[in-house]
Amino acid sequence: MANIKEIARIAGVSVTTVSRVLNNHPYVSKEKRAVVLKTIEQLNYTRNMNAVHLITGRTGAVAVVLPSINSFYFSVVVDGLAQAALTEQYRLILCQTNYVPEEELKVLDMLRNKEIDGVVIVSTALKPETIEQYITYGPIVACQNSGERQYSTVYIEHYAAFRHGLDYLYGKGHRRIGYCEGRQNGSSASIRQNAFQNFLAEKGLRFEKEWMIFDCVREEDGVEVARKLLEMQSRPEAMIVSGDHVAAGLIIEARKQGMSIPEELAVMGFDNQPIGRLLGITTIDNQLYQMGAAAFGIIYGHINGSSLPVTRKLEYRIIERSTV
Amino acid sequence: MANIKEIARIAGVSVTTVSRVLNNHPYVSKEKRAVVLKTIEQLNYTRNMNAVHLITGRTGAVAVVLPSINSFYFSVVVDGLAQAALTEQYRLILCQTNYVPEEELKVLDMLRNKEIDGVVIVSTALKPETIEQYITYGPIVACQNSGERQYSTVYIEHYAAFRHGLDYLYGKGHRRIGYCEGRQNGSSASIRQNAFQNFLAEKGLRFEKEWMIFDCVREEDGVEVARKLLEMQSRPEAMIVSGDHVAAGLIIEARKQGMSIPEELAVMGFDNQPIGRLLGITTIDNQLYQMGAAAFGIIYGHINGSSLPVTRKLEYRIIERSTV
DNA sequence: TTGTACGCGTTATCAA
DNA sequence: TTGATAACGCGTACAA
Repeated sequence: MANIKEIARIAGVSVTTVSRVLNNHPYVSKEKRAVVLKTIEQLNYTRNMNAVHLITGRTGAVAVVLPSINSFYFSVVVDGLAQAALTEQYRLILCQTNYVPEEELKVLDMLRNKEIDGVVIVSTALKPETIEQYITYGPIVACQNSGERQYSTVYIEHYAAFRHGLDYLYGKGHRRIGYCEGRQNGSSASIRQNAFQNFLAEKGLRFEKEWMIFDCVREEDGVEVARKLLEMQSRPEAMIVSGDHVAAGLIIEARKQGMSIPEELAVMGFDNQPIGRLLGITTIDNQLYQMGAAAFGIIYGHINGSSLPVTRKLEYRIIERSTV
Repeated sequence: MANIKEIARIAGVSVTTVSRVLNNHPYVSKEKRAVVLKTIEQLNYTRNMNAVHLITGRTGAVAVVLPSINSFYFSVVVDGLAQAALTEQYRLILCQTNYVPEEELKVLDMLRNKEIDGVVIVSTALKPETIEQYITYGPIVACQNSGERQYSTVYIEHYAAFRHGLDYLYGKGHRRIGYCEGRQNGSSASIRQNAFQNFLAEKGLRFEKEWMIFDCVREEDGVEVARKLLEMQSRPEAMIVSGDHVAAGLIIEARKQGMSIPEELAVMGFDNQPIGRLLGITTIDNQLYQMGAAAFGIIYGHINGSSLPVTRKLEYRIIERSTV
């Protein structure tokens, strides 16, 4: 493959001039620019970007850390990231880590290696302190609220959103309320548990351990929840379910078993998924696409000089449909 | 940041020795290796990978071209790609192009630029001839069957799979069969239309244009199909629907309108999606995860020397549930 | 087993 | 407006 030196030689100019043409610098005469462009065309030349990356210290790429792309939640966030990256001509390196800390650290090491200009952590098994150690190597944005940190965050207010849902159910007259959580050791799980218990305390409602169900990740887990509920001596009359897809499993199985929804059991989902639209599930929209887009915007800002950590809270809103 | 030269100086060895240690080459004495490693540790040194990429001519990255990650189909394929890439320590650059040809060409240009070692095209708006022009710059794998090409392909036999579904419905006694297609100008649309018409001809069935419905992409499009069917004078008794999520829309709306499934209308989906499991939709599993994994395997093979184009057909199978 | 010196392809610097 | 040359940081042929 031809290189810049050869172009310069054949065009009869210096490599500097060729470089200037390539980078649209001023101070190149029309004539020389034309000759250089013609030569580039003739030799079918393109830059070796690795050399550019080496000398400039930039790569035009950002890494995204997430456990698995194959879920509604993450694919929407990445969609937002990808669209924003596309408009800024940036590359997105997808790092599916399955929550393996070693793999996540490898991604952060890419920052040290200069392979990427920044890292967006959508979800992680790493502790904030660990992440914080890497900010000297480049910008990091996390999609989780982890208190006051040296790196930027863009996040959903899980506490407030969940509490909002609980209050909504309460406002509808429900007093026997339970909920389904995703991964029990997920970062937002304890926040929601907190919100739940504070809610019960404030309203003077009794805490039923049985009505708090963990590790509901897939549709089938929702089905399982429906069966559990049916077997309970004392049943909740309303459930908040993390993820409309899990809520869908719950609703479909509950109805199959003859339960009427929302009369016998009100169900409120999360995420505003297509399946929720289809089944008319009342849900809390938490702006996942915007989260991705915002995360990219912030990291892009950092790459281009703004150094102060940003903390961005996202809006949420209840979408009223027919399961509450 | 420290570089290899400084490590060499401080450790009292040559840069070659440091490089050998970094790359786990033999012919380094235990003592020197120890000193080098200690120095690396002390100075908190890591390689600048851009320099490595420049000198080796390799980047350890592969680009993935697809229109949008936010769909079941693509996120499963990418999941397969990502898992395979992870085990081989390869990076995946996600190029969401929205089917914009210019963006797709930019990705192929990354191959010329030496930014990546290969390209996996999951879905594209480009013509095979256009893609073929880029094979001189590096390995390309496409997830579409485009006849005899100079690049590798891994694909689902759309014709056979669709025909299999039609025959299955025929075997169940259905004679009035229609189908829903995704994007009408998608690459597989014409293949399926072909299969459909050949099927009708062979079985001596009449072709009803109304029973062939295009551009069914989202759940809501399935809902729309249900309404259309109900308004028809002459209605099909069985439908094959591209994508279980669209089938779900169709089924839910049809039942809402009082139609009984499968008695009045048999529905067969595609893709074996979670929503299909949930609703008990009979479907054709087309091994999307395996497609991604296989695509990575092939491109990885090409990167490591195997130059002959590979053509891999994927299996498919009907999963019998309760909507046929 | 070790080290010297060159090359990878580009941009930055500085002088003209 | 142009160009010579240094610099980016690393791997590796070749010599020792």
